[in-house]
Amino acid sequence: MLMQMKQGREPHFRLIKTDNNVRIGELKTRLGNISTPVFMPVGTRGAVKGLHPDQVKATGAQIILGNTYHLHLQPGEDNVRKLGGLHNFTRWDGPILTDSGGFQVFSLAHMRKITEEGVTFKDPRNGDMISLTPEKSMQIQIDLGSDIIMAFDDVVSLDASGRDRTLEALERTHRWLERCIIEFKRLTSDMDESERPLFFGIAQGGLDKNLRKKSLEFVQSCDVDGVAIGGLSVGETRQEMHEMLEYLQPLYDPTKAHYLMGVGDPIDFRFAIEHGIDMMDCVLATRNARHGTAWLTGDKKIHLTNKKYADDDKPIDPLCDCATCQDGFTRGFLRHQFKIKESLAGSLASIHNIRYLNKIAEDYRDLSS
RNA sequence: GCGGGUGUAGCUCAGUUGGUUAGAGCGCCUGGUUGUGGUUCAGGAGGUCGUGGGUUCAAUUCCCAUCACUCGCC
Repeated sequence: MLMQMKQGREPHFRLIKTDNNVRIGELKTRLGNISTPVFMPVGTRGAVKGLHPDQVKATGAQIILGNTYHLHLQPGEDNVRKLGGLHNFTRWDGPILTDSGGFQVFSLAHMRKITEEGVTFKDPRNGDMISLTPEKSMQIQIDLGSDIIMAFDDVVSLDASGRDRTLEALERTHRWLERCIIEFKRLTSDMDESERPLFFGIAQGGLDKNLRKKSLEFVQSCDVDGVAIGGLSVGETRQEMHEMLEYLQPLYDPTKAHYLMGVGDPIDFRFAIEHGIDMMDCVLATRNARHGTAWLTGDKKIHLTNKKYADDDKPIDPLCDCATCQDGFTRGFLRHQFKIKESLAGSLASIHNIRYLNKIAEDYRDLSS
């Protein structure tokens, strides 16, 4: 036991079965076990937009995301902690994974400056200079009460403008990972193994296969509970992303959870699961839903705002078992609510889209029985 | 009854000192969105410039009449 503690953590991921390259497993967190493959709805500011936690749970969701960047800026981790931590604050009693803020600094913050120490950027609300470092990100996520803490990484755009910074960002991400681990261990040193949150490292490398391999191997050699693939779905083509997932599939450490960050179009979701990915999150389900786009059996999509649905008395998807479809809300009603900008429309469509992805994940998990 | 004002896209209005395919916002139609800048982004359709005359090479613009709406006064 002592030896094991010295060498590294107890494995928190249990692989139950493999079917071709689909992995059916279980991730053990301090708030219960998560069956994988799993889709994780995004609740950036502490709530899946427009939904009561009971509604999120009813879609089959086992875990949701929160965000270090957003919650740090508003209302601040001290405020959250005073109100009992993220779970008590948000009334979501299942596991919560927090993103580290690395991606948000990359995608949202203007006027950012990246140095070896960390990142400084302006608070978009009031122009205050904010700084985020690997250590600071760990502290915030611990203060929030996250159950799965993500490493603070340096993300690079994969459109034409950003590809020449890939190597620099990768090496910095690795150095930051080591700092994250030291700080994470310091902050959790007094916690019992069953009480401590999990920690995931993030592999980068852009579209360079050698760098990707190197990064994955480095992250997997570190003391992490799971390995995440970052830096995809950030401007590259679908084919480029799929090629990379194909390439990475045999390289993962099978004893750890594999998390593909930010991917969740149904087609990509299936592709990733069939290439060894266990966990995914994506804003598409809820963002599309709020804008009136819903997924249908067969991975098709419909725009509920289209005129042709005005007198359509069918549910979004007649084959769907989500609460929205089962409770008889028609396309015609949803179109009307979208047209008058009633937020109920986005909520009902979000329930449907989240359920759509959860159902896909469930179908893969059923391969185990 | 007298006097003033306004009639331009479905709506609210710009504009043209007379000159190619008359604009905006909203609405409407269609599409985008992949570790969420919640009211988003992009594209598109849509107008006999109230109606009828006149002047002019040319009128949505100037003139006359007329209709509608509106304000004020007897």
